[in-house]
Parts: sequence; C-alpha cells; structure tokens
Amino acid sequence: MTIQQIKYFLELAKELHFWKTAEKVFISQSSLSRQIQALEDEVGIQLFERDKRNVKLTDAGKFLQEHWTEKINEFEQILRQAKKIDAGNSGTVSITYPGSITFEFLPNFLKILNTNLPELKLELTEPTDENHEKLLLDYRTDIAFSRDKIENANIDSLKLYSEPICLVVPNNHWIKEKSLHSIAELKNEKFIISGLHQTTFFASMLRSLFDKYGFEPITTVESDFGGMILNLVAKEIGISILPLSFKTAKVENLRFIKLDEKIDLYVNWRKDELNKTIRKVVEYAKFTERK
Amino acid sequence: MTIQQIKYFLELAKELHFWKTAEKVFISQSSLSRQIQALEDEVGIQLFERDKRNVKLTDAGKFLQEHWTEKINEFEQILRQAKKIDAGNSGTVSITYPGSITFEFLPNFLKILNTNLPELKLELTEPTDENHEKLLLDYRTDIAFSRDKIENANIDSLKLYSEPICLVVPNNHWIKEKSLHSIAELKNEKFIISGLHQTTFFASMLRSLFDKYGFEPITTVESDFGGMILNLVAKEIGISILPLSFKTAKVENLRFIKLDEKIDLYVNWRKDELNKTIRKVVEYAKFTERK
DNA sequence: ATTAACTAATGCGAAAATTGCATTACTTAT
DNA sequence: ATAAGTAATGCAATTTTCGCATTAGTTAAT
Repeated sequence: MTIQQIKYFLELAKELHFWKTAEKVFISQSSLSRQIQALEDEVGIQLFERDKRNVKLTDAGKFLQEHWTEKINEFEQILRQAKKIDAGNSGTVSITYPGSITFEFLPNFLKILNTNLPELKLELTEPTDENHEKLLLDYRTDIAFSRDKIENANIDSLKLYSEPICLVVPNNHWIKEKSLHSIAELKNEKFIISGLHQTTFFASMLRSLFDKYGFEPITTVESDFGGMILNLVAKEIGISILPLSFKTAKVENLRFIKLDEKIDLYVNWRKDELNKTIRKVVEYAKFTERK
Repeated sequence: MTIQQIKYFLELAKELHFWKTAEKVFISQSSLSRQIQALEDEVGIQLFERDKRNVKLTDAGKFLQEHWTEKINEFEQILRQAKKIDAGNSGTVSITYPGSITFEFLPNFLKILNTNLPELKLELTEPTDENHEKLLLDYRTDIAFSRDKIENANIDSLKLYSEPICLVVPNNHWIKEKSLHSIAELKNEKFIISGLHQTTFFASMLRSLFDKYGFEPITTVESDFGGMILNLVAKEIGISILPLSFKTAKVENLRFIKLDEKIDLYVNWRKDELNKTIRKVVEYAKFTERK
C-alpha cells in the first residue's frame, strides 16, 4: 500500500471518473484503474461500485475518504516538521499571533530575530480560528502568541507582559481622561469593535466587560484588522476599545484612555520540542523589550 | 513511499540493527538497507546516522518514529473499521463495558443480540483505562457502556437506566436493613473496594461518598473484578459497596442493603456512524430489559 | 601488529511490478 | 441502428525490487 495509491484513491473519490482523475494525477487511465484495483485487493475492501458507465463510492469508501484525507494531511504536516528538524538552524519557524501585537511587540521581536539569526526563515500567520492549542499540537505552527494562557500538559506557556486596555476616541471627543468613571456612561456611543461574535479571547473579554456594565454596545462597523479600526475612529465614525500597544501605530487625531482592565501576552510552544532553532526563537521572545 | 517502508523504518528505529531487523520483517539485509535508503531519498530527510558499525536515529528520525508510530496505528484502526463497514451485517462489533454490568444487563443484552443477529460477531472488552470518548473516536470500540454521560459533539450518549448502589455484607453481619442511618457508622469496618485509586467513574463516586461522611475506609483488599469481591464478602473478609445488579450473581451468604445514592448506565456511540450493524446493535441496547 | 568477527553498503542478474498503448466490452444517448 | 462514452484488460517494454555474494570499514581479541 502506497501513500501515492491513497492519494489516487482520494482524487478519484472526488472526481468519480477514471479518465479525468488519471489526467489530474498524471498517469494513464489503465494505470489508475489497476492502482485502484491493487489498493482494493490489498486492503480487501471494495472502495467503488462501478458498472461500465458510472463510478460511485461504497459506504466503506466514503468512510475511508473522510478518514484518509485527514490522516494524509497529518502525515504531510509531520513530514514538513521533520524536514525543519533535519534542516537545523537554517530552517523555517512558523509563528501565529494576535493582530494586536502587530504594531509594537512583533516588530521588536522580528528585529531581534533578524539580528541574531539572520539565516532564519519565518512564516507569520494571524489565525482567524484562534485554537492555538490545536495549531501547535498538529504542527501547523511552532510558536503561538496568545492573549490567554494555554493549559495543556504538552504545551509550555509563559506570560511575557500585561498591558492595559484602552478606550480609543478621536481627539475632539467629549470624554476627557479624568471624566470617565464607568464605561456604562458610554452606552449611547457608537462602537467599532473587532469581531465581537468571534471566539477569540479578546472578543470574549470585551463581551464580559460590556456584560458587567449591563449594556450591549451599539456597533456600526466590525473589523478584524486593528489598523482599520484606528483609522475609522480617527475619522470619527465611532469609538473603540483596544490594547494600549495600538498607540504605537501613531495614527493622528486619536486619544487613548486607559481602563482598569488588563490583558496579557503569552508565548506558547510544544514542551517536547526537538527543533533547537524553535527553542532559540522562544528564548529571544522572552527577552524582547516590552511595555 | 510505502506503508511497508514506514513499518520497516519503525522496526529498524527500535532495533537499530539492520540484520536483526531484516530477519524480523522477513526480508534480506540488503533489501532492507535499500528500502531505508529509498525512504530517506524520497522524503529528503536523513533518518539514521550510520557508520560501518553503528546505527542511530537522527533528531528528525526520532521525531518521525514517535509520530509515524502513532499515525500508522491510527491508519490500521481506520482500516479495521472500514472492513467492518464493508462486511456489512455479518461483521464484528466492538463493545466496551464496566465490570458492574457483567451479571445482569450484559447477559440480557447479549441474549437479545444473539437471537436477532445470530451472524454477528462481538468483541467484548472491559477496559482498564476508561476513556470511552477516545476509545470511540479512535475506532478502538464501537459501542461503549459507561457509568457517566459523555459530553462530546461527535458522540451520542443515552441513559439506559439508574440503579441504587448497595452495601454488600455477609448474612450474619450486625448491620440490619433498617438500622443503617449513615454510612459514617461503618468507619470501623473493613472494606473490599474495587480500585479506589483508579480513575473510573464508580471509583470517583465512592471516593466522594466517603469524603462526604468524612472518613477514609479501611481497605484490606482491592480487586477490580466484582465477582471476586462478592466471594470475599461472602467469606466474611470484609464488606463492600457495589451497584445493585451484582445481586443477580446469586452468591450465597450475602445481603444487599440499598443506599440513597444511585448510579446510571449510559450507552455511547459515534454520532456519524455509517455502519448499519452498529446502529442496529445500539437499538437493541435501548430495548434490553432493565431494572 | 595481526587476525577474527561484525556490520552496512553495493554490484549484479533474476524475478516481479508497473506503465502506457491499443483494444475490448459494455452502457447510454441520439 | 449507430455513435459516443467509459472502465477493464492483453501485451510488450520499462522500471523496480529482491536476494546472493562480495566489499569495505570498524572493533575486539590474541
């Protein structure tokens, strides 16, 4: 049984047509036909029902399509990771991060990496599905920055720093630094909020903040990209709540008013990491200058 | 890349000796040597460091040993499951269950299955590691009976019945049915308990029961096999606490005194189960006569 | 220092598997 | 009745794999 055969099977299971599939996988129709037969013989399971005209999956075939697709992906992910380990110091390190560190922490961190490990290649992703735990354990990322601590026996998680979250308003806004006693006073303001319906830690923190003061914010615009939000606030479309580090973006016509709540930044990596480069990069994260 | 090659790799990674490995996997040393080379070439990763005398795994090799072992096992499990689906009604269904249903529910259930699906083969296991959830999702079992409800989006869980748990004492024991007001009165009794240190649901229930009455039971014997416990109690070695259904074991010289606590029995199966036989078996479980 | 024992790699010819072409066998649409 | 479509198969050429025998290097013993 060959990995290649399984891939042929998966393609055919999608196409359900020998000629088209054969073309897609760059072999002849006869060869494909025989590869599939060989696979069926070897596993002892009929995968397709075919008459001279039609091809369709059997129940067992459907089952295998679903599960083999998953396993093949995992296989390839594992192989990629092994290649990184094999390549040693000159390899690639994958990093995922929350958008809110784009303006301050991340540039500092990348500068340090670039100075100390100039050979290093980086793969930066801002994941929409913020399941850091799974991303790490599936080897889809090597280092995950997150706003919440990950509690998992196979993951090391270290708090790097805390920063206040701030009300972000245009310069001429009626609220003054000292005049704000409770954010309940803001119940008539229009808010521009980053994905309040999403499952990110920051979003759930915001939800509980508004809950605490017993009101649902009026949101006119939602955007996941922090830089966009800053510009919208500067243009007086509404006000927002963001971590303090957005201040470094230096957008004009903005004031940041610190709230009592704080938000943390954690760095997370696999506890049993063999790749020495990744371990080094984690060390540099720990020593990156922070607020 | 062949599944077979990966298996050769895994064996060699354990043995670290070409000749011995070759013998174990029934090919010649030269063939093994070339298969490993072919694998290394194809994935583009050096798996072993070898001089003329020694073989050892590289870091990448160690990594792949660990993860490939896992994936190969998953692959085989998936294949077994696909075979069951392919085999249809005459297939095999794997069932795991807690020992406490050995005497009443399980025999009734098996009787019904045998009457209605005489072709069916069953694989019964009483798992020591009671992680029903993982057993189901990894296809290591098809139907799991459990004492606690499984909360998982991919698993259907249905309560079949509740039964009281009972104090089990020898006939001549001083406690009478009516005279027991609190089990705290039993703090000087010797208990024979099924794996109190284990992680099963029943064990944790017992622990919290004793906690509630503020004493640690004196346990002289621990045994996981309920039948054994019954016999020990009958021989007046000590007393025990077990679900009522053990009464059907009809061991002589025993009295069962009902306590207030109840324990449930659930049947659990994969929500998306394609195998029609498994679905049928679940139906029969639902209609098995119960206390 | 010399020899013996080990062990992984490799040259080589035989055997087996795979490939694509051309063809067959059957179905469906016109 | 005919044409178009599609999966399987016979066949010869090519490629891969296999095990034997041998090589080349290492370690241990004398």
